Amino acid sequence: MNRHDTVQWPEGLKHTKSRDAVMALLEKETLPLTALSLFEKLQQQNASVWLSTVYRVLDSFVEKNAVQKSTPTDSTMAVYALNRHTHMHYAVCVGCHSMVPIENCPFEHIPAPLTDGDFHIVGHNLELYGYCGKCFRKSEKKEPAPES
Amino acid sequence: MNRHDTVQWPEGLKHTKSRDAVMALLEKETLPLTALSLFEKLQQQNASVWLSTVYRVLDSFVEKNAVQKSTPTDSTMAVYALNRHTHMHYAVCVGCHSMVPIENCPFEHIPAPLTDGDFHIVGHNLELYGYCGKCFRKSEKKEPAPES
DNA sequence: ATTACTGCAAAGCATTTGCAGACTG
DNA sequence: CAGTCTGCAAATGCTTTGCAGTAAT
Repeated sequence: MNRHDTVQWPEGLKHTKSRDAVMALLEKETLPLTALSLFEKLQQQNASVWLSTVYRVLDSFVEKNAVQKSTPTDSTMAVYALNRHTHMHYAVCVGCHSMVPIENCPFEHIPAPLTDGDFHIVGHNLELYGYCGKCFRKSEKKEPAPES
Repeated sequence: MNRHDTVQWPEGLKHTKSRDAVMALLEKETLPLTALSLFEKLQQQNASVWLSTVYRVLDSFVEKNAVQKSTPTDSTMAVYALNRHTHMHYAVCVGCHSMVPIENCPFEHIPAPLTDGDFHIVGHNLELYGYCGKCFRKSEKKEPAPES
């Protein structure tokens, strides 16, 4: 196992400077990142990787199911997170737009069914939304939180 | 209750031609629609509503939690569906991008917890993805489906 | 009458694409 | 060396915004 091998390098993808760098960043992060923030992190470490390349790299990972792409409800920017093959979800604060990892996911121990009717379910994306502690205390004074 | 009242017209929003028309379309549909497709449907029925207005109308509904906005993983276009306050989810086919309502949601009877740590959960967006029957049979011949 | 909403045009911005050169296996 | 990937530039297209006129309460 040479230095390039990661826990689960997507099969069939060549190692390149850009892909290795993006993968390394994703492995370090626990929260989903936008393509832009990945790009900025790369610049900070003086890796010359173009933004369009970041997108292409991420797309290739998504295609291999090594990365999960999702778009928070209140945003127009997609976020990407390493598919850790463990149950892990995030909640988005509708107040300050921060993302918070959810510890006790209510769905944790319920496996998705393999099929539903004629549809073969491969995976799921769950986005929880609500208020982080700070914003909740702020919003209590103005209006009641909407229902689910 | 006059003819304008719908089952749950978002409180505080005025009735207008555009809003009524968009709401009527959303009530008819069981699948989420893009702003563009709503716009096209409006044109077909000779309602002169601008695309930017459709966006504004949808945003106002989302803000009132009358409509749920989400962005399918494999798309860059947001889709909008009436928040029916019943448990209803959709699956996206990664093959042909079609959306299919899921009958037997594994999460159906599990209520989301009200809080998780210091985060106050208000609702959730679940996107299931996989293969519709047609695409599944097609993909079986090429490569094994990726794991969740 | 006052305030909120919409037509319309134009800008904004995340993402994609094309092509020639560079690099990986 | 063949095929894939990336630098770079430019386009694409979804979505937002500004403003003045219009409509709702």
